[in-house]
Amino acid sequence: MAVSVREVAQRAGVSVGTVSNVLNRPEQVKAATVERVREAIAELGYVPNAAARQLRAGQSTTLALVVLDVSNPFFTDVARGAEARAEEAGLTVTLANSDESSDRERKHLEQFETQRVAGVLLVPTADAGDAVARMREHGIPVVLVDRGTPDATVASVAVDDVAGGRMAAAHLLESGRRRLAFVGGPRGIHQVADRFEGAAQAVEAVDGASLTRVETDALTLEEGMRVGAAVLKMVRAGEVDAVFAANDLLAIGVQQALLSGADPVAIPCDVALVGYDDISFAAAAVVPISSVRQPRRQIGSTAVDLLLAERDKADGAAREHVLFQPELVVRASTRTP
Amino acid sequence: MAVSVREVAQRAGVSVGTVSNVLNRPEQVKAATVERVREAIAELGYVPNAAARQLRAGQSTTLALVVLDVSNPFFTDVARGAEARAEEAGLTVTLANSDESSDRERKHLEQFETQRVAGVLLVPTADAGDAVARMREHGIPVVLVDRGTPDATVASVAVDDVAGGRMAAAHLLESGRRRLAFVGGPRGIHQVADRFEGAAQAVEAVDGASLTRVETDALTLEEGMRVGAAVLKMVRAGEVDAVFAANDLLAIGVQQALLSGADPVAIPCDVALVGYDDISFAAAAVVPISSVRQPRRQIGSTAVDLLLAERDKADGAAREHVLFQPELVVRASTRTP
DNA sequence: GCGTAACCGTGAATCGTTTCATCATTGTCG
DNA sequence: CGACAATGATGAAACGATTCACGGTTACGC
Repeated sequence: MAVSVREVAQRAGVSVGTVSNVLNRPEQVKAATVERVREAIAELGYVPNAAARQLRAGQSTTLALVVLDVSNPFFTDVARGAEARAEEAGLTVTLANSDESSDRERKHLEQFETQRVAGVLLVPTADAGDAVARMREHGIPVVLVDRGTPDATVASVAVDDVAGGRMAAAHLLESGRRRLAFVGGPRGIHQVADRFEGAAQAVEAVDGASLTRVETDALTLEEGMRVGAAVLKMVRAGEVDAVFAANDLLAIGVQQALLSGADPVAIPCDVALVGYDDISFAAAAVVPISSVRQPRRQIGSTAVDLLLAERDKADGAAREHVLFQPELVVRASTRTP
Repeated sequence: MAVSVREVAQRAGVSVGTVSNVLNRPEQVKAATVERVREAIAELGYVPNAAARQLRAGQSTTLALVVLDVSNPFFTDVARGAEARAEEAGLTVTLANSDESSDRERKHLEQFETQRVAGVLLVPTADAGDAVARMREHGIPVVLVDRGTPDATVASVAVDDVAGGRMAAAHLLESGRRRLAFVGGPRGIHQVADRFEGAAQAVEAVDGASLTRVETDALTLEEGMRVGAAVLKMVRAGEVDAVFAANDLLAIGVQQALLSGADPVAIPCDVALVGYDDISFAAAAVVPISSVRQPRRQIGSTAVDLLLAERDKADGAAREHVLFQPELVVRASTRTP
């Protein structure tokens, strides 16, 4: 069934070693021989067996990227950045989805460990510590993505979410808003916690400004629409004049809830709205949503860079921590009327 | 560095064969021995080497799913359905993205072939024929997804896109519209062609109804917004009173273009709008968009089922072709005022 | 014509796991 | 007590590619 080097060698009248050489260092083989072997390969439809190759090599040329949610455009963009950079280095990226469950995350990591992947790019769930330590012990390089740790033993690339939160809130405060609401959750997710923290800092610095917290169960469009109803009431009651959502999916959901009722409130007149991530849907919303932009593809490509650096690093050596600064993109949803 | 069965065997004072038996058929090994081996495994932190295992087994327990666009929620949902079903069968799914390029598609397929994957679920690009034939020749089962072929040699699971297109257009016609526009492209994509075909059939059946075609370069939000400007002019000019978009991303983009100008037209009063796929963003749009729903997860799970069936099928045996019927979900964007 | 170096090819060993024929041990029964 | 099963454990072969020390040719200069 399967064609192996042996058959190719026989057909071309050379040894298996030579076939391997043709495949891997053709410059060391006489042109005529290369030709003959190539022909045999084509005639037999030979396809190298990656498992055998990898067994010999000791590790694969695959990188794993584990994200919290494949449906979130933010992560697919990070993945694209990683893929592009990995391809340049001759590596392949496989994408896995933890769905924010540390259980699924652990399963994927174990799976990847058996595959002896060249490294793991991990957007960690709340309690990924043990799993990461284990990887490291077994000699698999790990880079944490979208999570800045002060931990010197693991490299990381992230965006300063506290700064991002501060930025978003400050922007709302500067345009005269005082009664802010933060929409996001669950609290366990550090991105959410950091963005809230930043917003809180900005609010504290301004006299008479307040920050109400509206909790969600997930960072999805649906959750945004659900809590949007509550936000709508608060706006009507005059308790809130600006909303900062922990990500764009939530922001879009909240906007729908605010606009789609029989008697909608006006954005930005009655209430301003800021999101986070700057996914393409944000710019395309009815009232285009101001958002905090993260260099998504760059996050992915940098993560791969760190991973490559990791490979030739002594065990005790300090790890690099790259922290990108986010950028506020102002759109109609916060433009002062 | 790497711990192998050999070391585990030595530590536990048994042979390598026994370690393997503990791993794969523990019921054939005395309880006390199992215990001892398990301890050794834990102490040494042994992790089986998937490459070696696979080399021996001859093929992997991984399924490949190649989609046209990972960022499209439709495909991520199909993927989830496939993953769930595959997990039940003890298989893993890896996701790859062709970005509608048959070149990237080919590369991925070659890659998967070297990996000797257990099978490939393929959402094919326009000219995937050769690549598929090649896979089949090499004994790798293939199931085409989202593409109904009359081809008896390849199994497929798809949704009746012609019926879906007919359904969408008929719905618009029934609610009194006569000047329809079809937004979609490029023509090469068969889903687009089929949906248009269905719409054309419905329009032909009604006296005085017309169908204008508005071409796009891709099925994305951005393209929708771009051509939306043209659609807006046509609506203003009274040339169009209903739009059928080839997918929801386009529909959402078109809606933004129609609503966000200084002097927006009214949906559904001035123009009705139908999309395709029923992604969650469709229901969450400002004016919730009517859409043709496909059983996404079921498509994925059925594809896996067909693949499993494929494995124990004679080469000449006929392949199954599952064709799901889509379902129209009516929302505000087409409700008669 | 000979020595040498450069160039090509060879083939056996190796990677880690599974499988399977075979051996060893224990227990059972007549 | 001996024959026979049943049960556990063994160890060598095999999977397919790569590597590397080594052997055979060729070409060249003297």
